Amino acid sequence: MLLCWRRLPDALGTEMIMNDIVKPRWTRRKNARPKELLSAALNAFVERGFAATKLEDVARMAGVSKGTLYLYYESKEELFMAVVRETIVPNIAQAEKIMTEFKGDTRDLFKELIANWYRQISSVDMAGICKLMFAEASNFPELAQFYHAEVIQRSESMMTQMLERGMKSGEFRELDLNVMPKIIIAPMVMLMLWNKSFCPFAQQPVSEEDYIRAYIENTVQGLLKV
Amino acid sequence: MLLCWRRLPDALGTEMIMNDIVKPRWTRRKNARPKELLSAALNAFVERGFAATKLEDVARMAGVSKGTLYLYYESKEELFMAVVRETIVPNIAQAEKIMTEFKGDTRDLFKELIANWYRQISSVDMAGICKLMFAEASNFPELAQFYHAEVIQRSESMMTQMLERGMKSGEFRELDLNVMPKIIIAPMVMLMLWNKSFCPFAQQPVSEEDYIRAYIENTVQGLLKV
Amino acid sequence: MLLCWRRLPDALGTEMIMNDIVKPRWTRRKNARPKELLSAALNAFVERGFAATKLEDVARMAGVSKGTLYLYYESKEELFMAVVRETIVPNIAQAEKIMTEFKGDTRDLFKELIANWYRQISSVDMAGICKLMFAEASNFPELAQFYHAEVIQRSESMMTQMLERGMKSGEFRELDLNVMPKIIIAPMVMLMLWNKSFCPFAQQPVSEEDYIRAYIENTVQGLLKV
Amino acid sequence: MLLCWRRLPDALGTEMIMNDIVKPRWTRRKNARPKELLSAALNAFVERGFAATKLEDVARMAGVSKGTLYLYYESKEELFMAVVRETIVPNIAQAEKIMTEFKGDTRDLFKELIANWYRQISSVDMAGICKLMFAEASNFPELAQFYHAEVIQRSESMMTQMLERGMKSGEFRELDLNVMPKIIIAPMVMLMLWNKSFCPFAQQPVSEEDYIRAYIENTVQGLLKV
DNA sequence: GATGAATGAGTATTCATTCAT
DNA sequence: GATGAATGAATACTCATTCAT
Repeated sequence: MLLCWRRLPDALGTEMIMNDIVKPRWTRRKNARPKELLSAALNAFVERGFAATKLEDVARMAGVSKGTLYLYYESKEELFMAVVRETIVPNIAQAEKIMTEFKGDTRDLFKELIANWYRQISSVDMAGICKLMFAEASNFPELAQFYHAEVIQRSESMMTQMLERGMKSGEFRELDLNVMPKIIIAPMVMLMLWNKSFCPFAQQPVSEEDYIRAYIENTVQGLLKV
Repeated sequence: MLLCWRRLPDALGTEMIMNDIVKPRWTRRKNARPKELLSAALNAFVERGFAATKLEDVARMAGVSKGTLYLYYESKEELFMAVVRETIVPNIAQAEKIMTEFKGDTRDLFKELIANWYRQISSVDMAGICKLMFAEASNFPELAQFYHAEVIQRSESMMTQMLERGMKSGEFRELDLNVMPKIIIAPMVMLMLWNKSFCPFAQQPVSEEDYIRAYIENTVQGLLKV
Repeated sequence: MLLCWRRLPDALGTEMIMNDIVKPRWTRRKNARPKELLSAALNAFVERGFAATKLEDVARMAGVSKGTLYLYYESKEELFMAVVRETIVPNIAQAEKIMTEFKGDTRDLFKELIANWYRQISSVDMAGICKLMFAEASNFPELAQFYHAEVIQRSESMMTQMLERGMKSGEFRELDLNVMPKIIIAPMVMLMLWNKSFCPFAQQPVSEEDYIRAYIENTVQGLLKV
Repeated sequence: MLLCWRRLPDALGTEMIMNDIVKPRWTRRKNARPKELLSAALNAFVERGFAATKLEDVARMAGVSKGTLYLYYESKEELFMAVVRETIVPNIAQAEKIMTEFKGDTRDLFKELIANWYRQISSVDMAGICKLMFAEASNFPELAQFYHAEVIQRSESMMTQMLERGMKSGEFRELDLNVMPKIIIAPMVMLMLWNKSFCPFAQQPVSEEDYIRAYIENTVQGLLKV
């Protein structure tokens, strides 16, 4: 004896019966969920900052309910940390590989590194994470430590290697390796921050391509032995 | 028999009597207090961000009670805006003066501008404001607009003038003036942000003097006509 | 093509078709399961109280999933009520039988009743139920009513009969039958509560046997005609 | 220049102008508050148990807002602990004094102790605390420890002394001092619990006076040397 | 003016309950 | 039948803001 209260999707292609009541209120997505949540959370955190972000909004953006967030992350802090940790780590490694394997002029290596970085930035939202970490470093010391070690330091040491290579080969002049990596990366970091902060308030948009081209040109000339 | 709700400032003798919608957007009472309040607030906001800052802490840091803050600023937002507006505005003008009055090589003008800027940064906490604005731009669009117009744009246009001067005089090579000002300033902005964010997490501190020296050297070489 | 919402048990062959308000108040499916569920629930409720008990924990303790609980009980309240109702009811009847059938001195009847009770307490967790009901009486008035009628009142009336028997036979002195049953049972109830509450916090454990022996001795002497 | 928005109470006796708007929305009661809050909380906790009590209800019962509770107690747990700790401690000491200073028959001492206890119970809500602790002991082990040491143990050791006194003087028979104190107190504890639990569900109310009289009579006869 | 006790709207978090699998 | 992912109402707690003192 059966009591029918809703139509089941059947084996036939006639599944579209009742266009709006058919789709279930939710579906099970145990594997896909974390990625969706992290993505929504990243956007929210980047847009508003940690404290100003409401988990309810994150949930809505991810298309789930508040409670679902807590099935995957124990707290707002956990979620935030996951956002930072999961988004960035893999991306540095690839650049390091280029660094060690590159053959040719160092100035070309530099161009390659920047080009690669730019590609990476665009694929995942490293710019967002970057802005976030600058803003929240003092509120999440542990995370700042992690980010500093895993991203900043590794990026800088890559730049250091690149500069050393150029000095050794005689392409580059004598450089202060304590500060030059930071100085050289700065315009790229600023580009990321800019896009996440003041970009909407500028009258005329900045062409990223022009920016990077000019940046490379100027930096390279600055580094070369005269 | 009467409870005074708020006394309007009537510096002009023209008392503005408005029976119910009295709230003037910007009211301040005294002169000594606000400076302490703004200073405490700036520190707190820079350290934690807008949303994570508790007014109680600001009050304690300023050595007053919570209620007192409200005698001077109508809300947390007002306070935040006051912090930003009052701290920075005066400082750009001076640099603009140097720009227009300088005689000599443009490369020396550049050095002078940076040196002057560095002095300014140190005197008031421009670095703090800067970090704050990058973090909160999207939460305070109005303020971001203001900051963009009053600080970023003026700084950049100064740089633009400087670069134009150098190009005109034949010192500098052909430069893309849409992007070069941003690129050139970037390392200085990063220095400010760095000091307010990751500085505590770096093993070895960066010497600001070395940083600036190397920055100027590299940038100038990058700009010069070869 | 049809989704079955709930199959009604039709042990009688008479399928009760009710189109929308199908929910029968008390539904249970199987026989083995509920005992494990009730046992787990009892332990959890006794340990933590009703409100502080999480159904997830009950489920885990019973070795089933959260959802399974709902196949057997409609709600946490239902489960709680089932725990109370199913655990105790059978146990009083037996004592009543002893009461009516006993031959010999009333003091010996008393000893027998207590001994029997003690055995019963130990076999099922009557002590737990007892603690639970004292704690939750005001949150579950209906259940408290039930417990009062089915357990307390029946226990007391048994004691009343016992005392009357003793008075009638001349063994016991004149006793106030409104209060003496409560007074006499009190130490046994306290023993149960003690074991479920403060027992773990006592330095030296109390010997139940000594306790009961002394209790019987003292009570009997208190009751006897001098 | 003044902007009036509400009438101030003036120095005259004409304060009753505007019967309902005049009274302030709240008044400052820094010293009285804790007592009011504890009292409201005690009632709520006793009525419903810890977990089922909503702080909002406690606040309403105390005539304050939710937030006010947190000005005085850091959390629900803190509040609960304060309720237990502050209500009971003082009351045992007085009984101990009676114990040591009493002259006369031990049976009279016993009556005096019980009478005194009964008075104490009634003045503060020791019965409520007692019920609460039996229910929540396992959820608040620390507090249970405290209660056990400060109330239960002290009460029992008082009874032990009393019994020893009676045995030494030859009034009482040989008694097992490990268990008799618990047994003797049981009916009084049960009386407290009863009043807080099943009392409302009994058809005929129990006269506390009759209960205590019968209890004393029966207990004394049970203790005496025959 | 100043104070800080009191407020209550706003949020993070929990958990009984539902329902897709 | 079972499962446990998903839900969302319910609640502890916070903190900007008000206002009696």
